[in-house]
Parts: sequence; C-alpha cells; structure tokens
Amino acid sequence: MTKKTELMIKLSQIYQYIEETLTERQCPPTIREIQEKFDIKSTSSVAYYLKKMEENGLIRVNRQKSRGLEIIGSRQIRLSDLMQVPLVGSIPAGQPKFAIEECEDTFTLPRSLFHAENGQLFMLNVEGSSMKDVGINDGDIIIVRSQNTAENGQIVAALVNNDCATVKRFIKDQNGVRLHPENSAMSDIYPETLSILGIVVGLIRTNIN
Amino acid sequence: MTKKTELMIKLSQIYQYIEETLTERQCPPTIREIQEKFDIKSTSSVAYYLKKMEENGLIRVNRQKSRGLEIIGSRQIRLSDLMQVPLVGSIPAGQPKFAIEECEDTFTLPRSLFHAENGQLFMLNVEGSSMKDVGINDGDIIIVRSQNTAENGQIVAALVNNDCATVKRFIKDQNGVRLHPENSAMSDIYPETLSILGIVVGLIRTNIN
DNA sequence: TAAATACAAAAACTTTTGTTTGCATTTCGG
DNA sequence: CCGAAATGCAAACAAAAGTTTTTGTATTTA
Repeated sequence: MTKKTELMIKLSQIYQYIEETLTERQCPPTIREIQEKFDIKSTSSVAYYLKKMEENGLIRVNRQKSRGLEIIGSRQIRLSDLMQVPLVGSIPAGQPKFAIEECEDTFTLPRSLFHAENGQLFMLNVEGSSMKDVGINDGDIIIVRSQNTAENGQIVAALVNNDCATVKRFIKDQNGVRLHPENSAMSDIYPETLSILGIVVGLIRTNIN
Repeated sequence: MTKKTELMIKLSQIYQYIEETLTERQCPPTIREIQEKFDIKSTSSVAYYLKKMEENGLIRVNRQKSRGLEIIGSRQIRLSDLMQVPLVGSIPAGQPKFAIEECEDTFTLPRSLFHAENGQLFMLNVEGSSMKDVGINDGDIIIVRSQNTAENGQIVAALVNNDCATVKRFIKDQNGVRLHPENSAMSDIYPETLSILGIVVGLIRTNIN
C-alpha cells in the first residue's frame, strides 16, 4: 500500500470520527481529542491531517475558534429542517392530551416534507381499513395537524362519543355533521358527541404488501 | 414584573439561543458569545446565568472542556437515529444512478421508522394510479431499498425497456416474469428488458384529499 | 542518486475560553 | 429601615485548545 493511500485512509477515519462526535455529542472534537483517539503523538500532526482534509475539501476549519471544524458533504443533516413528531398510539378517554411524556415514541421528520412547524403535528396508528378507498390502510401511520375544528370534506382524526380515536372524512351538510368512512362496505357515523383532534395532513407506511 | 420573572425570561432566552446555535452551527456557544448576544457586560454574569440554568435543570455543564454546554429537554433530536434519503425524481435511461449529486432533494428520515441504514434507500415520486388498490396513490412518495433482484410478489421500482421508472408488483411464475399493476382497470406488463431498481419498503404521502 | 516532498514528533507559544475574586447595586422580608 | 440574599460588573487568572518552529526520517520523483 502506498503512503498516499495510507494517508487517505487516515483522513477518512478522522472524518468519520468527526462525524461521529458531531452526531453523538452535538459538538466537534478538539485537536487533542482526535490526537488521543488515533494515538497520534503530537497535536501538530493532527493539525497537519486537518489541513490535508481541508485541502481535499472534506472539512472546513474556522481558525478563530476552538472546535471550529465543520464537515462538508451531502451527508450533512440540516437540523433546521427537522421537527419532532410524537406518535400517539392510543388516546385516553376524556380530554385528549398529546404531551410528549404520554406518547409512545417521538420521531424526527423533515419540516419541508410536511410543511409544518415543530409542535403542530402528531401521529396516530391506523387500525382497520375504513379509509382504504383513499389509500389509507390498516397499519399506516397518519400525520395529523392538531386543531379542534374542521371544514367540510376534510379527513380528520376525531374522538367519537369520547371513545377511541378514529379517522374519517368530516362532512357537514343539510343532514348535519357526520363521519364518512371511505370504504363502500361501511356506513356513515352520526356521532352524539364529536371532538376533532386534528386534520390528517400526511401518511407514512412502513409495511408494504 | 418581579426580578424573579425577569431572570427566568433571561434564562429561557439564553436557553433558546443555545438551542439555536446547536442547530445552526452544530456546536454550543461560548460564554463570550452568549455575553455578546445579550449585551451582558461581564463573562461572570453569563457564568452566573448558566449556573442558574443548571440549577433549574435546563442545561448540563461540563466544566472540563470548552463549549461544554448540553441542553436538557425532550425536544432534543437523536441524531444517531437519522438517515439521509435522496428523492430521485426522474430516472435517466440506461444504467440508473442514484448518486446524491443527481437527486432532486434529500430528506432526513428516522432510521427506526423504516428499519434501514443510511445509504440503502432512495425515494421516488409516484405518477399515476396503477397501484391504487394497495393504497399507493398518484403523488405519493415511495421509499425504495436499492437492490437489483426481487422475489415473487414483492412490490418493486423497476425500469421497463430502459424507459421511465415504474412501480408494480413483481410476479414470476410458469408464464415467466411480469409486472402486475394493482388496479383492476390495467393489465399486466411483460417487459422485454427489466431492471429492478429496488424493493418498495415504505411510503410517504403529503397530500391528503 | 540527489533533491524534493511527505510524514511525524517535541516543545514553546498564542489565542480562545472558562473561573474566581472583590466590590457595587438592587431587591425584599422582617 | 436594616441586613441578607440576589444580581451585576471589572479585572485578573487559569485552563483548554490551536499554531508555529524546529528537527528528523521516510518516500517519491526527476
């Protein structure tokens, strides 16, 4: 193996370590941390490698501050585009609450994909196939924008008669308010009490059959 | 307004600034950066605030290192759970390539949701309703695990006759290989040449009607 | 093979960053 | 109103982190 190759391997190892540190600690490593990690005898050698990495366009170095390393590369995650969306599995009777403490899990999703801000959305597991005709299947996860009103024709997540949550099309016409399942085998629901949890704005499916 | 309230406001402003810096620069701010941001006259005042924040459980401070601030809070994003998935809008004829340079855009998705590692997946916009009977609609985004073989019955993204990419169920039986649209109005395709791009493993919908 | 370049280290040094100390104010309960 | 506690500042200090210089040894390359 040529010296050149060895160098490139070392550079990519260091690159990976910086990436790792950034991911785990939200902070790039110092020269001395890199030195220790790779058993390099002197800080200047690390500085040498960093210069090489900069020349190769792997990283950017801000020399005016400590830990001034920035990774260049398409792998980089744009944190500003991310939001945290809680998956609310089952909804307790009574006033629904979506506090983060009470949810099953929280997932990070790109804001740009769902056109929403942090805190506006939550997710629900869909059980049953009452909406199969609009392509919402059993086992899908729907993404809901939290609000307690809905317009005619919107697909909503709602709490019917203070019972379990359900997904249906919200319809309001001369006959009053009803929930319409998009499944020819099922009939409309005329709820006694109805609380809208939110509008369905997206869907995620992780099981394809 | 009491002094106490003023302090709490200042603390949460600083908290927010740390959060911002972490998000934008992948590195927490220094005491002096906070000082400048909020026009505080002395570094010791900032240290005082940070101590208060630590007492209130807002942050964690590692005093052995510079920029040793860590935010405590449920909003924190678990970076290690994220992967970058490119959205490949149109696929060029010939050998399909999914180099990041050639994709329309890249989105960050949680690995845990799609059970995949960074680099294995790509996304495609679905055009047409040839798969509507399994709940894949026009306008959906499918998530595909890159591989060039498929098993009987799997839903695949494939390149038919070196033409545009398509999503169909892959069927291999006594009649040979064919692509089956899940739409009763459409008929099976017996391709002359077929290259599998990958297996559909997930779906994202951002337009609900 | 000679010269140039790449690699590595030690040590001293500079800059950046965090901490401490002492002293003013201000606030607030008694 | 008094004094303790909270708040805020300046300046000196200490520690962490980055840079430079010098020296030496391999490796290429002309």
